[in-house]
Amino acid sequence: MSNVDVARVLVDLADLLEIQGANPFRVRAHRSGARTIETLAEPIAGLVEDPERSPEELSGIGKDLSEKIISIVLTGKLDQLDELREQVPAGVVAMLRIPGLGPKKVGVLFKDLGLESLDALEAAATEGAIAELKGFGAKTEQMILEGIGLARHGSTRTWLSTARVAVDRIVEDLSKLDSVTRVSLAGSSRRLKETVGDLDVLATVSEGVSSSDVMAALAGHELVDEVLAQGETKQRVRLLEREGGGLELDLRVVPEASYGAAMQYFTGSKEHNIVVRRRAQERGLKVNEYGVFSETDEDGPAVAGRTEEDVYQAVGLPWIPPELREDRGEFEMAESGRLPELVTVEDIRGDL
DNA sequence: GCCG
DNA sequence: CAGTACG
DNA sequence: CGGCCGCTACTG
Repeated sequence: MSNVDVARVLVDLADLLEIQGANPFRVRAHRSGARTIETLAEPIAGLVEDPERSPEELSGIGKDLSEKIISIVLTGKLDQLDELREQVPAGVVAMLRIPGLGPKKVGVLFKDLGLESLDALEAAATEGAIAELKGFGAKTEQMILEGIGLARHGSTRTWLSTARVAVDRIVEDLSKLDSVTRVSLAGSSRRLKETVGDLDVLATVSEGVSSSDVMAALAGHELVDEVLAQGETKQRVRLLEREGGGLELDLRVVPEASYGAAMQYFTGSKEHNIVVRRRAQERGLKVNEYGVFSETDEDGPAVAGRTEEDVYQAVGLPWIPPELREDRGEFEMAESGRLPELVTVEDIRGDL
């Protein structure tokens, strides 16, 4: 059992617990434990077999998860997972991959309508049976029909090189608008992950300028297929099929003064952001995508947020390069002033 | 679920 | 408002 | 025991 295998069991368990309506924090604890195992620098099996040690020494893994991990390593399985699998069919778990369907709704579809597969779900949606459920409507039903292909397809990540072709054009075109002051790439594409799940673009407008111009421009962009959601500050669109297979793009529009905070937030990763926000709490501060605020004077002016350096400084850190923002040790490195110097394009002298 |  | 989504 | 990221944003 490799670390990845053990992590996989915990993730599967988390999915099933979630559909069953378990405490969200309990679900998160399993996911977090899985992540810890997956990113561990040594084989978890060694830790289990060494009588002097135990998975419990890992932060975020307590007595319960430790016992589960030991069982997985020693027997290759987990009884609790097998039991849950009998109660919740695989098809129901697959429904979670449909955008817009979360554990609560999937639970209702399974328990109230008895749907156990994507095929059954599609049939029910086609007949209009979904729209009659409470909490569901015609729009949800439509969403399901459109997303069911994605769920059947499985993973939908796109190579960064493919995604960049489309997003670079969009960034460039939006930059030309008079109403925006800057347009930047954020999210996993800014962190230079090899593949991206979607694209994130941040635009800033001058104080008091409406976001509607930028959003209208994106909606009408030649690479955009349809607008999936749109509000005052956020818009989600689907790109045309040929540009990386129906990639989705999130546009976020914030005032200029929030640029740094918004970039920090929108660049992620999620795990990294949670640590940043927790550090803020420890210092009597609150961080959100609009700035860093004093906890005691929430309505007061932001203490930081114009630049990313601002934000990191407010939580006692130097600026951390996007490529490292994964909560995989960068905080310890930053804290001790030992952030590595990253390789840049200029370092490359040739190509074999 | 884990942590303080 | 609850659910879902975003990093 | 209580708290666990966000004065998140958008939809129905």
